[in-house]
Amino acid sequence: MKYDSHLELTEERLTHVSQIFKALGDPTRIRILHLLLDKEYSVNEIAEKLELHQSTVSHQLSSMKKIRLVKSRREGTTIYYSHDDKHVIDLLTEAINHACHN
Amino acid sequence: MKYDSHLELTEERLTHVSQIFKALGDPTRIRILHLLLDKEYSVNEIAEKLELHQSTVSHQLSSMKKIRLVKSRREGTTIYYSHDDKHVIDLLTEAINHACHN
DNA sequence: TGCTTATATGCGTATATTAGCATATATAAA
DNA sequence: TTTATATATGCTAATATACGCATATAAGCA
Repeated sequence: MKYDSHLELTEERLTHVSQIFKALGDPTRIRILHLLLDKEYSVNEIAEKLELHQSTVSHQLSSMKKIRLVKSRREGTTIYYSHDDKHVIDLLTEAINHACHN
Repeated sequence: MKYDSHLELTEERLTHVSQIFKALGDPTRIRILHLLLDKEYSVNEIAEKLELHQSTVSHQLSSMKKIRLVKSRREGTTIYYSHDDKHVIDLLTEAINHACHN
């Protein structure tokens, strides 16, 4: 895929792009998204796997859902989260990949 | 280029990746990096082009230099900055590109 | 040396962020 | 309806961040 090198950086695009990067700029959210690479997990599963408090996970999922980085699905009392923005996942995996080959 | 999908997210990598994204998660820094896509600029040139205070630009350049997103070159009293991490530039242009095709 | 220009930086302030506690809400089951 | 489980959320404290003012530093030149 080719990119236009110099697309205009409008106010709207700037806001959007910085919002995405800001969301990715936190270790807890990165760990959550990284876990969700494979498959969906419930809030409690995420909390257990990553050794985080339930409320912390819920807060972060909520903030990521607000900007559509993740989506949720209810099954009884359990809510399963999965990622919802393939492009953001690509940015994340590329960054991790790069960090791994340093 | 192919990516390993599930490289281990060590503490060190996590710190590094979140640091990069955090740096990209600010509109002012994005504008500066975006300006630097083309070519190097002095601190004052950046401040003028982006209508920012000199100290603001200097602070942000300093923070980005600390994590090697930009580098500087002195010419007399003038200091020219340019980007110093092609991969980060790629992440940024991809994100902007994506925002442009929304 | 003294003056000018360019950049860096210490400090204070306003604001944002993160996380955790306590509690609210929602669903299911008894 | 009561109870249990899963998740969400209001509030707060601790911390981090961004910015701008004032000033320091650095280089060049008269």
